[in-house]
Amino acid sequence: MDGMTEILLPDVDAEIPPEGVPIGRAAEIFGIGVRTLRYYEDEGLLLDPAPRDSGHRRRYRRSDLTWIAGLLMLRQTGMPIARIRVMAELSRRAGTEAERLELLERHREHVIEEMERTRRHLRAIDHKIAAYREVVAHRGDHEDDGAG
Amino acid sequence: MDGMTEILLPDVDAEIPPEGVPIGRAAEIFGIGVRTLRYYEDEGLLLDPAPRDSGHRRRYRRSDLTWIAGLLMLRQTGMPIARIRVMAELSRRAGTEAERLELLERHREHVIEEMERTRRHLRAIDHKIAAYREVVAHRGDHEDDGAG
DNA sequence: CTGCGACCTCCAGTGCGCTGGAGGTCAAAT
DNA sequence: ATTTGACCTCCAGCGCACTGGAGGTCGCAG
Repeated sequence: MDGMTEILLPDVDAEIPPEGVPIGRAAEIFGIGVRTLRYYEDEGLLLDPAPRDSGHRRRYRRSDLTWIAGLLMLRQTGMPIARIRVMAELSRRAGTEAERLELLERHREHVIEEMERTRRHLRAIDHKIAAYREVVAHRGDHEDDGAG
Repeated sequence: MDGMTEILLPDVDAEIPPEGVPIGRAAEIFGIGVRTLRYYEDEGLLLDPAPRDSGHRRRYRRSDLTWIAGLLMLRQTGMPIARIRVMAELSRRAGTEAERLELLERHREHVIEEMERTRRHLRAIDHKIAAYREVVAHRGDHEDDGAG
């Protein structure tokens, strides 16, 4: 949601040793803050608290990162924390696949609706831009209405 | 941003008498709360405070509603209040068309980027859904990874 | 002429998603 | 041996966009 975040695990894959990466590196991979990662853990969005090394520092292994990539995808398509927590809770128990599926399908519908609305708005914005380009090119022909 | 809001002025057009509509009707037209409308006014997002009738109740005329439709479009595509305020301030002064245009163009780029990211995420979500449908259909074949 | 509902102002509170600061541990680098 | 920097926990604070409540006015219906 900040414009710079992209989720690409395959690319980064090789750089993840089997003993895992520290939180700073994980944050860097996802383009988010370390505090956000800890926050997600506190909020129960991970399947389990991230595993720790000798001096209880977090070490994220590939499976942890994969899960986080998934939750960020939900997050960045607008799913609220609370619902992601529900997803995590379901994912801890076997036999909840149908519920998880339904949650995802609902979310999918929501995202599509949002995207369609955005597309419509974008077209209107394009019209406004075109109108302004007119005005700016040979200035002072007509007045346009509506915000913008 | 609540899923139910749609902006359609043309449709509703006929029902707006020249003396304007009260805030409740305006809120209904846009599918937002009356408080939100007052809030936008307080925050300086309108060109001017909405004109009042005899007993200083707000009466929104067509031009007021058109502006609000525009600002809601910006809002619903994620433009923050502060930037919409800037747009409103510019729109009060003539000769600021170039700045308004630039603001809109920047916003357009931002919206497009967001939409492209969403589209990518959506595709991933679709894959997840497909995987879950498999599992749910003939249950217990394989485990999928990633949140969801 | 009394009630009712929609409206008014002013100011405080809420929900969400982080984000910051204090105070401390640990492992490697000088 | 000390310093540095990334990490830790705990708890408080922040920014944004509303949202709610108190206390009051207005105009019409009964």
